[in-house]
Amino acid sequence: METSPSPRRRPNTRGQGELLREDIVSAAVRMLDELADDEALSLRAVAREVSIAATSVYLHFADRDALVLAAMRHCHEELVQAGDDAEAAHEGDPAAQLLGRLLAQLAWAEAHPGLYKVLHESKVHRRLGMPFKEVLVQRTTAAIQRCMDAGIAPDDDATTVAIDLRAAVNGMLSQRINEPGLHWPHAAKQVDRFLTRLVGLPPRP
Amino acid sequence: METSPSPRRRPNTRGQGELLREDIVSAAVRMLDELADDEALSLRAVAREVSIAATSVYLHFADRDALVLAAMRHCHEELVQAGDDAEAAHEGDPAAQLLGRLLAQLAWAEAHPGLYKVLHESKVHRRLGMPFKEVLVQRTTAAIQRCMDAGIAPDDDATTVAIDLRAAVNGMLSQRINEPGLHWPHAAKQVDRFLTRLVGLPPRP
DNA sequence: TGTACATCAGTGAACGCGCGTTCACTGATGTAC
DNA sequence: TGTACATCAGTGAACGCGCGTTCACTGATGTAC
Repeated sequence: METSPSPRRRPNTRGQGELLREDIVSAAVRMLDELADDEALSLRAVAREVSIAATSVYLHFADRDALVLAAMRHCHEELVQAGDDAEAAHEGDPAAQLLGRLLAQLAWAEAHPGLYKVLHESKVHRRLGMPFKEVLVQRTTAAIQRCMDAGIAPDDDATTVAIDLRAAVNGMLSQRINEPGLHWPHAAKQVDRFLTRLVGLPPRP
Repeated sequence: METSPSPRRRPNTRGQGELLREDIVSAAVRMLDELADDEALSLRAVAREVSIAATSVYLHFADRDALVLAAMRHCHEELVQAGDDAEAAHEGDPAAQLLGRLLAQLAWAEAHPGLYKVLHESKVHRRLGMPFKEVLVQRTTAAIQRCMDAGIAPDDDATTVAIDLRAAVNGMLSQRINEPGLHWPHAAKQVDRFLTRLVGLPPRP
């Protein structure tokens, strides 16, 4: 860590106080990605990163937990958006949409392994709850349901299939992130196997 | 936390110094299960739990990391043993052995969710490495290979199938542990689906 | 147009805490002569 | 049998650190009259 002299950021002009909030959240997000652990994020370190007094964080967040939650909400929105964009690119092809959604999430997770860990493996769930994450589950279930409705996947309980698929995909990401030293099979192919075997999509060429 | 007056344990008799080591490890294991996070385990808290001076931990461990590793090694051995015992109970039936091994690990994880997290999701891997964990992977792969050799599962690359299966099972455990609030499908049935769909075992009645 | 006042966007010092680790030590038990 | 000494199993005080949070404050900018 550099022990920079911290050149003190100058106050925002009147009415622009909310800009600091965004800077704090994005610093927190950046640091959480490096730390890969919500409990390791210190409010004082975030303040240092933004070059403000530690107390200034309290202008926008009630406490450390509120800051962590704001950061997680931000990440979740990014992750949902990435999936939605991928789906939009394959309008009318439910199988490609489901695959696209998964690959988008996979790419996001590989780009932000630390954030993925905090989002899925941290104790934020138990301490604070993250009900907004529900959306991600719903989107995946809906994508699977569309495959079934289109007759591309065998009819089944989409919710259960979604849970199984998410378990497998989360598990594969978790392993890659937590034990980066080992060598893992090609990610896209592994996702293909899961789609074929767990959802019942036809094998891709 | 109780702020007990800590009645100070009296020294072991001569030659029995190693007994303290075991007490320290088992206290660490207990606390790690509750904390579900290796970084949250403090050497001083462990000492308090065992009713010794903090400095006495250094009689047996070079530093905090060495203690954490010893605790993890202990857990891993328990987990392997649970799997081996389950297999031994189904000699001659490779499918039952594989299923038994998975269910044993599942039971262990549900009994010790915090330890499971530290073992699979903590940064101990990256900070210290846990090469001994290799054994667990090998055992699962071997169990799958036996199913293929016996013609119960379609011939395939056992290593890849093992990785997929482990991803799915780890993922399902991870979800249950990290988001205990949600309701998950029946665990044994979910394992059955994974065995049928990912390994290719015949569906069980 | 001038001025008192309110508001906004922050700051700085201080609090009490628990942490890992180092250091020199203590007191009981065994052992050599 | 007595005694000096070595060893074992631990202890207690102290170090410097970073943490979350509270408190009273400051200085610039706008606004009412």
